[in-house]
Order: sequence, then C-alpha cells, then structure tokens
Amino acid sequence: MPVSVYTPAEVVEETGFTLDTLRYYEKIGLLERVERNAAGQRRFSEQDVGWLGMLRCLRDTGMPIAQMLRFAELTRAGDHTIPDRIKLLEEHDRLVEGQIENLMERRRYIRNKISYYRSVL
Amino acid sequence: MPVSVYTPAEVVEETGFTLDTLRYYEKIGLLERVERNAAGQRRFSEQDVGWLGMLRCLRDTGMPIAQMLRFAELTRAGDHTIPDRIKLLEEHDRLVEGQIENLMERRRYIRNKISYYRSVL
DNA sequence: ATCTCACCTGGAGCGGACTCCAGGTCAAGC
DNA sequence: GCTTGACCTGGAGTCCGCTCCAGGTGAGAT
Repeated sequence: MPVSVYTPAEVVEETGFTLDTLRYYEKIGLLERVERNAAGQRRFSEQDVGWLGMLRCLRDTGMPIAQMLRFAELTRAGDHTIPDRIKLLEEHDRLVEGQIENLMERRRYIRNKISYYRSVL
Repeated sequence: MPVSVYTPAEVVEETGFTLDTLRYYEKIGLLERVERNAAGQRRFSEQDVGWLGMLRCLRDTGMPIAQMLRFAELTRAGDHTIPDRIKLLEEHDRLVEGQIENLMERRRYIRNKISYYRSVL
C-alpha cells in the first residue's frame, strides 16, 4: 500500500481541528513543518495525523499550549527524552484525575440544587 | 446572633475569587449590588456568599458568563422562574456529565501513551 | 479553455474572562 | 494623631487561543 497522505480537508475531517487551527499549530511549532506538494499545498502524513490526535487529547484535557509545545520539543528531540515525556504525561494525568473529581463534586452540588428547587415547587 | 456580614477580604478567603473578580461580577450584574458601609466599602451578606458559591460551581464546570447571567436574572425574577432554573441546571448537568466522560476517555488515551513509552524504554 | 473552489501567506482582529492601574478615601492599630 | 493598609472607582490592558481577511495561486471537473 502507498504511503497515505491527507489533504487539509481530510485532516480537518479526521481531527476536528479547523484549517486555521492546523495552520496556527504549524506556525507556532506545535506541528512540525508539514510537507507541501508542488503547488505549496499541505499534504499531511499519517504521522502528522497521529500527532494531531495526541494534541487533541492534550488540548481537550486542558493542557495549555506552552506545555504542549514543550512536549512537542521533547518528542522531536529523540528517544532519550522518553522519561521526561512520561513525567510530563503523568503529571498531566494527575491533573486530569483532579479535574474529573472536581467535576463530579460540582455535579453533586448542581444536582442538589435541582433537588432543592424541585422540593419547593 | 447578629446578621453576619463579610468584608471583601473575607469573601476572597471564603470563595476563592479575587477581589477584582468580585468587583467585576458585580459590575456586570452577576452579583447584585452589594451593600456598602458608610465609607462605601463592600459588606457582603451571607446570601451574597452563598450565591458566590453557586457561581463558583457553575464557573468551575465551564458555564460561560452569559449563561450565568441568565441564571442570575431568573433567580432575581422570583420563584415563578424555578422551573426555568431547573431546566437550565439540568441542561448544564448533562454537559458536565459529558465533560466527565470525555475526560475519562482522554485519560485512558494518556495512560495508554504512558504505557507505550514505558514499553519502549 | 474555463470556472470554481480548495489552498496559500502574513498579519490583523476577536471573544472571553479577567487583571491591573492611577488616583483617591476611610479604618483602625500603635 | 499618624501611618499603614484595605478599599474605592472608572477605565485601560492582558492573555489565550484561535479566527478572519485580503489578495493571490493552482487543481481538477466540465
């Protein structure tokens, strides 16, 4: 099978990022310089798309761009940074765990409030 | 016991909002005009503090200010808006539920990635 | 050959939610 | 009675993460 490449539109479809966001991520270095075809249009590789999946995950769990950048740099720097990457992800995982707990607690509050409102109707 | 009032500093301590945020919330109408002492300094009531607890909960679960404002207006409008408030909170509760599920799924992804990194060390 | 439409670039603009500042007024502990 | 520090107001500024725009080029279906 041929090496698959994706047009911008396909990547938008796959990753849920807007085209502008993809360009922005490339501009700030969150995404390594994407290949171009003869006309200068982006042709994303399978790897690019995979990496974007990781970014989506980090973004959706609230990681700030500055830290995603740090992770991107570690990733680019080679395998010797894997322990650092583990550390970074573990720290982030703990934050996410906290977020979940926090949300569950807040949710109890909301549901209580709803019950209270029901009780006074 | 006397009706308790809180100084700005006490409210900051209790609610975790900054003083600037409290003023901002009052300015935009999220918080009803707070009482002042003779010198014009804010003296928050027990009710104010309770309401701020609700706001904190909504804010921390990602409700945008515009919607908090709507909730505030309903609350001010009287008891006949209780069904609307229930509706609003229920909708929000569903969003929060979704957030939690989403985070749990993303978290699995992160943990997988960590495992993968561990496996290649 | 033409036309439409996806893309391109660099740079300006935006929306949300605060946060900070200048310049001034009281409060209250020593 | 002084000083320090908590507060006040109105308004400007900041930060983040995009999002939009103008002006242009190439692709690819008809």
